[in-house]
Amino acid sequence: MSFAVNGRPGVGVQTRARILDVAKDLGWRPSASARALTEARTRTIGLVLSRAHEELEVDSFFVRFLSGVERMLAPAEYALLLQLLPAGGAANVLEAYERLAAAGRVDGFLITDPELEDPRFALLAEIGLPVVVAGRPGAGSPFPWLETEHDLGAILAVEHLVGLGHERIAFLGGSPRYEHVQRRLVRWREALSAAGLGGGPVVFAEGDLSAAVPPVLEGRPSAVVCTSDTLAMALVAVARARKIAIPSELSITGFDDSAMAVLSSPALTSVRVDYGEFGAAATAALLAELSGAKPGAYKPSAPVLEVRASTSAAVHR
Amino acid sequence: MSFAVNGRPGVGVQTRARILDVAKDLGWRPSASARALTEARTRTIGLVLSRAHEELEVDSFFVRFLSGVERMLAPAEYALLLQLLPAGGAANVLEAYERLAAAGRVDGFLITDPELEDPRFALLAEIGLPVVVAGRPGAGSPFPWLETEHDLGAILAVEHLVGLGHERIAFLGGSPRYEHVQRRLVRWREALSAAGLGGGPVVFAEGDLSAAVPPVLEGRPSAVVCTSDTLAMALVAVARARKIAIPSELSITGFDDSAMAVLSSPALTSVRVDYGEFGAAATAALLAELSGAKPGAYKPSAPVLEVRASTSAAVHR
DNA sequence: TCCCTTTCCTAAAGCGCTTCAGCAACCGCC
DNA sequence: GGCGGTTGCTGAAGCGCTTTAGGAAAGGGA
Repeated sequence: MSFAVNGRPGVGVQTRARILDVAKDLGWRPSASARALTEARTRTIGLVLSRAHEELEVDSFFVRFLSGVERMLAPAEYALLLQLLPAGGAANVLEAYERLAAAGRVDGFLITDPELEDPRFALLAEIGLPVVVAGRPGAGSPFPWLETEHDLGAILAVEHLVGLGHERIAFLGGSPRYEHVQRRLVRWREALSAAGLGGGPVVFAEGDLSAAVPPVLEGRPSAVVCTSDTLAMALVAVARARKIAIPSELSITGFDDSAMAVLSSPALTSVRVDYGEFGAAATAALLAELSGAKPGAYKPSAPVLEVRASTSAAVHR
Repeated sequence: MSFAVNGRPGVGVQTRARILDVAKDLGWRPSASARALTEARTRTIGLVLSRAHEELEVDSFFVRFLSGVERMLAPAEYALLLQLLPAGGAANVLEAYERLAAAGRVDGFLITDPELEDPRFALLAEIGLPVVVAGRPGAGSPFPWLETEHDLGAILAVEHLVGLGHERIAFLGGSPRYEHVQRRLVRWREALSAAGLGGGPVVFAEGDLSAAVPPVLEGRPSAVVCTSDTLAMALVAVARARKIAIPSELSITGFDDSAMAVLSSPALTSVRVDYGEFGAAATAALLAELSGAKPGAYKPSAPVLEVRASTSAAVHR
């Protein structure tokens, strides 16, 4: 019977058809629980997210990545077990992975936001379930990983600004602990050198943005590359308070091209990265891992700079 | 054995202790699959969301609700099966519920965004799994439901504006198909009457906001109550393009107090509704349903108006 | 002392599926 | 026609738990 349903060989063609017919007539559907028990796999993957909810809320990455994950999961008849945890509780996070794995609720994990010295790696290595890391893990990760080319977006932003005649281009990043912030910084620097420009002011802002953002204006840049739309909006607010006109006196680029970028006034020039595709690719890699197949290569599509009203030609003073 | 683990009577106190000890020593953890099979329940609840991802992205409801759900689920040892579907495919949505239920992957569903004439109700009633509706369902829902008092937020907004001396207060709502938009409209009207004011212009904006929002300015209101921060920001952009100063010439209130509200410049006065609490309550109700217990009453906390820079005293001309 | 009750624990069945062993039927070969 | 080899199907075991039935031990009353 299960041979017929699962399309295995050794069953006559018409016998199979007959069985499937009867099954359909009876409205029979295999029980996921029973299958999980015998097959020793649940067709479920786990995603444990531990971020402050305010952060998730403004983060276009989260929803877009998730939607990519789901897009990939659905046709494979896999389901997603999502666990959302308050930020900061590293112990809770580890326990969450541990519990899901010990109870055999998931077949594998998708990991996002890898950190340097991430304690999850050791735990998950011990657990032994397949894992795919979405993002570039620090040393000591035994798991396959993939990453977008988001950092190239920083180059796009700089080139765009250079093309507009800007010469003092600052960098406003989120927490320097984030690997992606560091990478964008590197690219920003590269692009400036390539244009024959020296590096402008570099500022990292976290926590209370109204206090952390203003320093970036110290060096009197004519343009600022921000690593998120959130930062860009905070900078717009600061500039406005100081009667600095945007974009005529100060050009600003955001990052992620979140919904806010369009809504903001002026609308933000921002880097769009296809995180949906990223989520789908990470999921595909995990599914491949689970089925023992070779994962197809992930060829991230290039980031795109959406040019809007927050950038314009530099006014040389 | 399972008697000991599940704390049932008929087991000696020390026998139980011994068993639990040994279990711990062996690192034994019950298999969720096996339990699911015998207990005929998975300790998993399903949440199927079908919204455009751009919409989810700006929607603070989504993440906050979800975090409330998780907060409730974790201590109960329940897990969340999340299915995110592209908007519009009503058939896909129904199929998703059907599949999760038929495979017995979930014990019950949480429904959000109920619509009038929602086809999910008929399907889920037939399926027979416990369901709790988060939001006020149209007629024909046989399921328990709960709702926040978000609509009182519209009253807060109007009262705030009236207190500032505004007399021509417009209403800018999202799609009129949304029940919550309609309710806020009713409250807006109530509050205006209570203040002895006639209703100002009412405009619903969906789709391309840059085209749909401007009409609200036709009636030359001195203040506009918006049903989302997204709309409020779109209105800010429109006003700015027309050189209408905010808040001196036009006061604007948002709704949801999303992360954008603070980031926007000017920062938006906005209604904060505790959607986390809402998600937790809905989940508690579903868990109660699942365990056959009486659900505790949900006493929604009152919405709060966060007053920021987008509203100020009316200038009478 | 014996029997009956209560208390505790052990053994076995069964949840709904997958899988493996085994058997019947059939083919073509010498 | 008899034989190994193949193909197609059936039956039973077992996944790891829960639950029920039933048995052993201990306690209490006559």
